Amino acid sequence: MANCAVAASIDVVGTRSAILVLREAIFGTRRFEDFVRRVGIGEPAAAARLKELTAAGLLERVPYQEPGQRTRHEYQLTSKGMDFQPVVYALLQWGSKWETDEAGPPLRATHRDCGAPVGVRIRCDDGHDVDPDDVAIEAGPGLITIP
Amino acid sequence: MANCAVAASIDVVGTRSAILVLREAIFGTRRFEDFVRRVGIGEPAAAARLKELTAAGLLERVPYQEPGQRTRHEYQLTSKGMDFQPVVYALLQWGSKWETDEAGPPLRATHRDCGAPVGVRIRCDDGHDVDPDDVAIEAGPGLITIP
DNA sequence: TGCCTGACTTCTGTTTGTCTAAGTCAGCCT
DNA sequence: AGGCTGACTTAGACAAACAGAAGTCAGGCA
Repeated sequence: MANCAVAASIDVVGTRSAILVLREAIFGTRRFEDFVRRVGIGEPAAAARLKELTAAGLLERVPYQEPGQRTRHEYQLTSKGMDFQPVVYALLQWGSKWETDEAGPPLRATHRDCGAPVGVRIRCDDGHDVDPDDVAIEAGPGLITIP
Repeated sequence: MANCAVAASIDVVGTRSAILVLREAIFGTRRFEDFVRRVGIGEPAAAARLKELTAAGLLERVPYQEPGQRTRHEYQLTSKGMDFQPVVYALLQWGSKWETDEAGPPLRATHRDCGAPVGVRIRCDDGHDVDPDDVAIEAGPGLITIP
């Protein structure tokens, strides 16, 4: 098996509902029933996904209390979870371009300062914008050789 | 169901093996048995995924012939498939940061011109680099209202 | 003509993901 | 003390994803 960081990522967010839950968390959802309703999955699936993502360190279950209410728990993104944002915006960008129906995208992510839609760009560590054709794939230190 | 371009994307590449097959295609794999071997899945799964991705327009099945060999078919990325590269590089970036074991990443994507590792950055259409915290989510024209 | 090989397809069985429906449980409020 | 509500958990059924092994098929070649 030609393993790779991509596969490692998929082990964490490998199901449709996991990515959707994470998307909602990034979009600001915090409470259990909101995840259920907005992701459009059943309660058992939501509970399982939230538990897994919490165990994997992308979400954190923190207590909170609204005045006059009993204490509850909400799910907050950790920095590990926040680092997943480029993946979600990349999916959003691709889906908006290729899979949107006539009505246009239901949700839009925009830059708070200027209002322009956000997406992602491929960029190297030296700061150059990189064209997809100019990416070279090479063996890294942890390569498991492919026979 | 709070649908969204993210969900539309996931409908196309919703399974673990679909993303892995697409990753391999982006990394340069073309032939059936190479997909099977490098993705590390069984032949039936590979065949199903290649067929689905071809039907969805991310891959194209084109005939080719090596000298002295009979005609075969290989799978080439279409422009729709190439546009998926940011998603794969975003997963690669996240996995390299958070899920890599002691050996380091097995594969590295680098900028051909300067050799630096590539990743993705969130960027708005006006060209600003956008901090994840500065992204605003708003309703777009196609929003299905959430009760 | 028949062999050979890469590219699938078919079959069978297991695991995983998901649903609906029906509990359970904690703790503030009356 | 008992009700209510949001947050789960449990149970049972079903569909999809996937593996492994074996079979099919096309077409260049000897």
